[in-house]
Amino acid sequence: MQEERRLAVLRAIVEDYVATEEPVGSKALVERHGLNVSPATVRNDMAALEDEGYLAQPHTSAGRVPTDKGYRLFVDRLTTVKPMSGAEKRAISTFLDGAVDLDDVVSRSVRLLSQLTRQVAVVQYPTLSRSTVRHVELVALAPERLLVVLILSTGRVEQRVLELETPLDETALVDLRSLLNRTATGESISEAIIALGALSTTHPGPATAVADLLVEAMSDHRSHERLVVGGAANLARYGDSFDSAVRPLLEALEEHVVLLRLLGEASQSGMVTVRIGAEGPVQELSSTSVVTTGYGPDAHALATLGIVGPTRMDYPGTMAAVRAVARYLSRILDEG
Amino acid sequence: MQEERRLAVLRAIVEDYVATEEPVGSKALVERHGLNVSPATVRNDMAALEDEGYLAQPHTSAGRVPTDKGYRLFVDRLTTVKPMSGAEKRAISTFLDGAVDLDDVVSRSVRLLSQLTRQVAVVQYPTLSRSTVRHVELVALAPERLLVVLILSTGRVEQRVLELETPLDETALVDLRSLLNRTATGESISEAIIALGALSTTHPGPATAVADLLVEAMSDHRSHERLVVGGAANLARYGDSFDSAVRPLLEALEEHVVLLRLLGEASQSGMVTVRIGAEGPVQELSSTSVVTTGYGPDAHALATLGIVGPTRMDYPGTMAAVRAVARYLSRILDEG
DNA sequence: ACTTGGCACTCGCTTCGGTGGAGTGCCAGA
DNA sequence: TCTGGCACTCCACCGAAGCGAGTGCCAAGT
Repeated sequence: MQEERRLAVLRAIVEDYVATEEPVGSKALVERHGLNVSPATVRNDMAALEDEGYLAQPHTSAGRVPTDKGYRLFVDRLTTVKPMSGAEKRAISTFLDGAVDLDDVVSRSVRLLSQLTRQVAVVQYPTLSRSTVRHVELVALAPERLLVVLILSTGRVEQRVLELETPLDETALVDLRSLLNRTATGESISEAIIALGALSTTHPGPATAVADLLVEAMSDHRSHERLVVGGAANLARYGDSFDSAVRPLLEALEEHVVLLRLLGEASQSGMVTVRIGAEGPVQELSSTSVVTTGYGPDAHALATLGIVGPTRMDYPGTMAAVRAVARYLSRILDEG
Repeated sequence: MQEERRLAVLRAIVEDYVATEEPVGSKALVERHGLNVSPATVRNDMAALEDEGYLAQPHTSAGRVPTDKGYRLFVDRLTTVKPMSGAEKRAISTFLDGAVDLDDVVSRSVRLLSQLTRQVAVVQYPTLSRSTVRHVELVALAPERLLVVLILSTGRVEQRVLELETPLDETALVDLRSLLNRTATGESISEAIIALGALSTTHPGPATAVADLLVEAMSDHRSHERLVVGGAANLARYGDSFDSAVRPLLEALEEHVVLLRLLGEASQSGMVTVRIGAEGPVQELSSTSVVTTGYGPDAHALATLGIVGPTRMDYPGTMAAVRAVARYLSRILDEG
């Protein structure tokens, strides 16, 4: 069937272009890939693919280059997920198993991912919303200054300092601590927010102040989710198209709000999402693609992780790496 | 005196080169600056300065460019520290006064500094060594799992989880907490390390385990000092000399160990240190300069902050900005 | 002892025309 | 529907030429 061969041609063009970074012509194509047809035939197919918007010519009489639409078709229909090699798998697990705490796990993941893909990696800290409250601790820094420490099941610790209007003696502190823990410990974040909010009517005074602070800390940090970025040195490989591509990307990498929008909602754990060029939400980044996936201890995604790179990238390899890292990361969080 | 004019010529060349990024010639020099001499005179001076190693020619019959040695002389003898304008001062203080906690203060400082200098900014978290132990808190996560929280006077909180060999009941926990606080609270980090170490002989069992963990946390995090980097987007302005300059810099920015070496020891608070080109400890960064200063609540520097940029930079402006930010930051830490 | 104007010279940067070659589109034949 | 052939297009590369900014040096002036 011709349709089938056309797709093969598209796939070959994408692969060659990604490898060589140069527009690919009909002759080189039939040589490098085992297409059993003549260059002329390929030319016809290429013309057709161009009409349909999958390819583009930089100039008349130059080779063809995939368009965003072409890449899209490629990842949707032409990509066979290639599993990581045994050696790679082993490398991943030994690299990640050495981690000592949550921060370490995340920072190792970022480094690993950026090295595997040779791309800029982004890992979001596990979201709070799915986690539960493990403990609330109060420490009197001074008679009227209270340190409030919130410990969550993911191992995250949030801390705030509260200025009290009236001093709190030791027994009152013990009572308050116990009240708060009875109210919040073991509850999910959202339940805890509700339960703590209710305290303001039943227990006026300092309890309300502390509860409000805890609520604020929980809701605040749900949106202010933390990210870690790594592998920016890989941007140096862009070489050409510099001010147009790298600068906005570097800016986006520092604006965590933008990055969060870029990562998008965590897709289901296990599914890898690819957003190509202008499909993304950030205009300036129309020549970059984003490959993400959700990860987390259970089937529901806790957070997102992924990479950002040029639209011209090795999608199969990148997708495999992203998926593999997410998988190992999930497993480690599960054990921890 | 000719000597005096020569320095004026050097200063003029540095200023022009920084502004234009192009080798500067004799004619343009006398025009732009009010030197009351002829181009020929300037040429003689330039030749002399070149003999002494302060200037260099990219090619025969091109303008002159300052060498590292030239910049050094410029910074040491020709820079008049220009104070920030009133508007700038106000901008700095309003920007930093909005901070809510230590993390926020640091991240705002980084952003501010990178915007003021249009350079990559690096801010080190206040070092632990000068801080004292404010409180040690123990939380039983499970009968045999203990969360150890260490609260320091700077507001930093370190947390570790300890697996116990034998379960610890509630009263033992209370005793242990009180013992540890009697031992460590109020002491400086180094004193606390000694005092806690002594516990292992007087109080065997769980107390020793916890004390060891605390000691480890303290010494560990003294070297593993945290850094925040910002303004990497400014690297996009490098334009030329890309792979040679930006790539190693991006790499260094992710290797916090390298960055710490780059910042060097905190100089005395108030003194701005400038390291030009190859004077720095990192070979790959021989075409970048580092401008740093110490900051901290008292006269002794607590930590270092600064910027990294091309040797061709506006030293007076950069130094003024670094100093101003350090100063405001110190004041804020003092109040907090 | 410096400074200055003049002058010849150097050399990088730009422009321009020419050429080679990869690649295309199309057509006629299998 | 595929293939070989052919004319055409146009980018990338090359070398020559001209321009111009800048230099070094020298002889004269202050």
